[in-house]
Amino acid sequence: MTKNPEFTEKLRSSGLRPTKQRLKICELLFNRPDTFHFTINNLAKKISEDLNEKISLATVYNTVHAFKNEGYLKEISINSDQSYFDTNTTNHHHFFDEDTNELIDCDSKIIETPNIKENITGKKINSIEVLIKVATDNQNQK
Amino acid sequence: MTKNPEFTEKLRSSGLRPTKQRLKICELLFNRPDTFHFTINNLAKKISEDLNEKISLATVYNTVHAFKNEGYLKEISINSDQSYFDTNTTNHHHFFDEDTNELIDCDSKIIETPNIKENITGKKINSIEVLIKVATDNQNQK
DNA sequence: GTGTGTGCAAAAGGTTTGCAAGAAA
DNA sequence: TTTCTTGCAAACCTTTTGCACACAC
Repeated sequence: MTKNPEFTEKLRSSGLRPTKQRLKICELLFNRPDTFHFTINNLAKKISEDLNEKISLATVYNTVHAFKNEGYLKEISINSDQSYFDTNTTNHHHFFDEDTNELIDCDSKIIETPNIKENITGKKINSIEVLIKVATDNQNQK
Repeated sequence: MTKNPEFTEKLRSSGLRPTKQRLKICELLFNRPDTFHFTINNLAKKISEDLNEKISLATVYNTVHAFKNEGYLKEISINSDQSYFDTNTTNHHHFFDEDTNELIDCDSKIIETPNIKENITGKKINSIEVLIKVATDNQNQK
């Protein structure tokens, strides 16, 4: 594993100490060309597989939430038992494959963020998310 | 509480025995002019408050899931620890008030279901949901 | 009577917390 | 040495399950 000084800086600038565990999680999450969608369990598994090493679940939760609070990760609303996170923090939408429980980024060419013609009085819009649930096309799908 | 024969029929036609508990939950959920949004806990609380009576949590879960499977309720995707249900089963979208954890129906005049220009190959779209998260307008909201 | 539904308590799964030991500053 | 972080286990909360008893038919 390459020691990436960029991540040390990134953490430091957020007031987070660049610990071994956080740096490893950074490598896994951000040192990749593509977007990464994951649940905490996915990530924990990936840590032990790819890194052949174990980081305590509590630390993984800690780190993911810290990253989310810093805006490095986006949490995705899925009707499920688990939280999903996305390394793509730009404004975009998702497909959710109900067969595989997989999240798939939706290109902005495929769907435009809908226009909200009227908001609730006194409130500010924090996010607009579109979730398209898909499944195999067997006639009797829910 | 009025004994509503409509609900007896509704249950029977779905192959569900019209038990006392199911009828009471029907009254609470469907015997009202407006849409009702709730979590299982909301509902359980409402049962003990409004009906001054207790239905076992397991039965509430059972019944709500049975109603959902019959298409009498819609489950809403919110990034949260709890499942939300909606007695409005038509195609519509929601505001979610992050201050109060409250779901609010979104009139179709306010937002149109976005157009999906391209779907995932081999998959069928089961639902398209737009969720607008709002909160009090204090500058530093998340 | 037969089969389904209910209620309780226990179990399960994801997430959070408390605290002692360890690492960073 | 002071403060933050980690790791473990226990706690927590929502949801599910197993099973005996009760109810609908």
